Amino acid sequence: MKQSYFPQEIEKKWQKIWEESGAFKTSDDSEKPKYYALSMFPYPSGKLHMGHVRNYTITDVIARFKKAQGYNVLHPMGWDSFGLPAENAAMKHGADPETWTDENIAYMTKQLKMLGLSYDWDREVTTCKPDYYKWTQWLFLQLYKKGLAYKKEAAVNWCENCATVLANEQVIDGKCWRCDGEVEKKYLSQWFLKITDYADVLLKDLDKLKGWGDNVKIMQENWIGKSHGAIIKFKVKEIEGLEVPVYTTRPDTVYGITYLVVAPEYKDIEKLTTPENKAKVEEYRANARKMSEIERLSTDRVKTGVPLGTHCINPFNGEEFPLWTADYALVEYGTGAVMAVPTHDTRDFDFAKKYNLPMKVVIENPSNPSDCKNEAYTEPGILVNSGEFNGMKNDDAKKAITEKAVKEGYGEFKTQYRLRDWLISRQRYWGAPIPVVYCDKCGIVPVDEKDLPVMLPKDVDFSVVGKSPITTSKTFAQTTCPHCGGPARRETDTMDTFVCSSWYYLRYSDAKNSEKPFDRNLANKWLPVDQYVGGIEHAILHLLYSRFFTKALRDLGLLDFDEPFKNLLTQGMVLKDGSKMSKSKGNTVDPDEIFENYGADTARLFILSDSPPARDFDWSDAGVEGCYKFLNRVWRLVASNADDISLDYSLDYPLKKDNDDLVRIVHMAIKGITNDISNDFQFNTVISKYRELTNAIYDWQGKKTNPDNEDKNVLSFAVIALLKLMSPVAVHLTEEAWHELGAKGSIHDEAWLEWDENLAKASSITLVVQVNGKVKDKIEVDEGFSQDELKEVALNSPKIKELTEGKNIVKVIVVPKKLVNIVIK
RNA sequence: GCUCCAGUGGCGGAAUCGGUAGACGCGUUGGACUUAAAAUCCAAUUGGGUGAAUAGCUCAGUGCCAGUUCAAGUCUGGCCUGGAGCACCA
Repeated sequence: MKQSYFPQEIEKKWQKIWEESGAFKTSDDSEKPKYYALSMFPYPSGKLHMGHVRNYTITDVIARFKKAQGYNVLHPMGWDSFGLPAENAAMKHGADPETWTDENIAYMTKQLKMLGLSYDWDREVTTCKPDYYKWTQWLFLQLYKKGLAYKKEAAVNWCENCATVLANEQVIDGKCWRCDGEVEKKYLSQWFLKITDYADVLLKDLDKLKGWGDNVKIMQENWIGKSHGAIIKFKVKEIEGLEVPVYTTRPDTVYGITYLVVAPEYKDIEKLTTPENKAKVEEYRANARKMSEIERLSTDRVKTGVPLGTHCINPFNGEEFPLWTADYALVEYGTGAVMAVPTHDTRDFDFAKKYNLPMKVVIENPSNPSDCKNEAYTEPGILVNSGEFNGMKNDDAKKAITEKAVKEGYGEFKTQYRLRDWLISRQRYWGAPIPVVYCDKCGIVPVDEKDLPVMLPKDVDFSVVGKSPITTSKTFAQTTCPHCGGPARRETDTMDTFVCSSWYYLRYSDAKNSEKPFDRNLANKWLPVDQYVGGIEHAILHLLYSRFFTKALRDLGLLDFDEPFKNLLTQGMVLKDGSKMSKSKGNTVDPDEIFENYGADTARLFILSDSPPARDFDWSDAGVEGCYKFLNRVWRLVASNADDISLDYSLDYPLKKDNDDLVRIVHMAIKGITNDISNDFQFNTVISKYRELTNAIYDWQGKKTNPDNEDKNVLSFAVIALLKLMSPVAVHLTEEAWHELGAKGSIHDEAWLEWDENLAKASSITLVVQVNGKVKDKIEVDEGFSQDELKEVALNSPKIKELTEGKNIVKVIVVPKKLVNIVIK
């Protein structure tokens, strides 16, 4: 065995052998229990970055660990390969997005293989290929038939830079999630998926997801944004038969209404405007339209509005109050109209102050029944100035007042969600075409399933600006109606890429099926994903959409389960010098360089070593160096002792004291490492335990000048255990060493080691003796000592005797096998 | 503003149940080997006090202030700082 470690040589050699022997193929038929380990698949942007390396290494180690524990593991990989960057690259370089994408996939595949990841490449899924997007389209049609996909004219988010619309989830701080460009509102007819039908179950089922972090669940909960309240309808005084309904979560404050606000886009706003106010209202509305999302949504902005001139009547007390329009009312939420109670709502308060609108206190602060001159009182209290409800607690009044409104016919209980339907139309080329046609006679007609896929056209001009390249095709749009056979027009919008990624995890279960998206039995067998690993940035987008898809497909009868991901690990970012690695900051580290200089095993070891997976990881060159040195140290340990190590060692008890100690250290390492992986995948402590074990073997060995047979057996036991424990991480080094020691099969087919509970502890224990809670002495004691014996040992220690001399011993607390605390006065 | 998370040496971090704070590593310092270097190995490394001492002893110490307890990094209450998400959602 070579005395030096040459990772580049070893790694290439084994990658080739594993590939040729099909070492990582997964069989659908196995007696073993299944385990599905999945990383979020990447967008093929060109090259792997360290975030990918971290993500895939984590999942790979999990997959290998579970395989060693006796599971039949599914660990696939694929490409989320539709999307705008390919199209932008095409515009820039004149290449076809497909060519650009294929090249990137080829390069990144090579890199993934260099990392030594245990993927079953036979199940590779690529969303931009017709054999995949055919089924994306098919699934769209199923949703359409069920009424879960529909087209409507709506105010949508438009990114001028990307020349396309965006889903609500893709607008971050009023800007485009991808290009950071400002987002404006446009009125367009677009395709939506009815995710709001599932709002309640998406919220409720978060409780089922015991294996998800609370942070992600809370983010989804907030995004869905369920609230309970009431709809109350107000008659308009000036216009017979016209009502303005409002949604409120504070029906207890209805007696305090002093005005009512509708959004500038409110549907009846023109009817509600008197001729005298028309000019001003028109001007205000035009301004609101022009304003960008960011300006409009800024909470620091002073609220503005104009009166419409008409009035509403409060059905509870007959009071009249004016109608205004103001852009702090949102047309998309609730009814688009708000009842204003300045005394008990901070926004209404600001507005009323500015425009000198009246205020009326209806909830009294029990601890300070002062007025509401300086700020709104929004805490619980007792109703006043509220007719028959005076004296009631406001929480009770919510229900009582709504009940009155229901009984008298001008109100109802209402649950409201913040979640809006998912806008999936994109005015771009590089996506799955939405499979519908428009016929003058028949209207919207879905494409026949037998005619799928609707293929992307090739005759397009990517240099066009301001419209989708797909519209430049001479052949694509023109078609015939599947219904009447007459001339018809194809939909030229493509689907949001998040539609493609909402079901890819199902396709892996049956990646080559050409008859359907997946076989129901195979999907039911492999899913849900046992461990999903990916970035927190998908907490809402991808993870919410995928949950919705799974539930919808379950309701379509395609699946028997309704949550796709049983356990979710959201890994932290990879930082360098305290900030996120990015090209613009120039602090990126190229994985290729690391592979070349240190090998993949070093990269894998290091990326897992310093931080727990969920936390951010700070990349340091010195840290890489340290891991490389450690692997060298392990290699030398094996190489320099190769002659003394035998694969068929046997341990004959009783062992010499120092040998017994080392055997115990190994058992403790097996136990500790197994528990650390099982318990939230704490790989950083796993790796520190590799080092401890290695150090212990070196220490032990340093004392052996003339090893006898027993020593050699113990050494074999320890070194082989170290290799097996390290095999999920240092996949190449351990395999090479394993074979150098004479093994025939792969170390990756070996079963995970078991530990003996009796041996996984030191032969004696150190008793800590405290006086008044402070450590004063440590005494080696026999493990079997009773509590009384421990107490006696502690009290008889010379040090303790000295300290307790002449003092009154109030109490002695004995923690078995650990500690004695003596309380003195 | 609301919601959530996190604060431990020079640094990354460790510490199942409340029970030896600082595992393991990085860095730093000193030493061994070497003509020299690299590599490797050994030792020290929370701060203060006392001390010739790298011996011993001693005090303080896990963001701050209280509390519960024989015992608090860990539990409770209140604050401070940093990060993330949502943000005029009525």
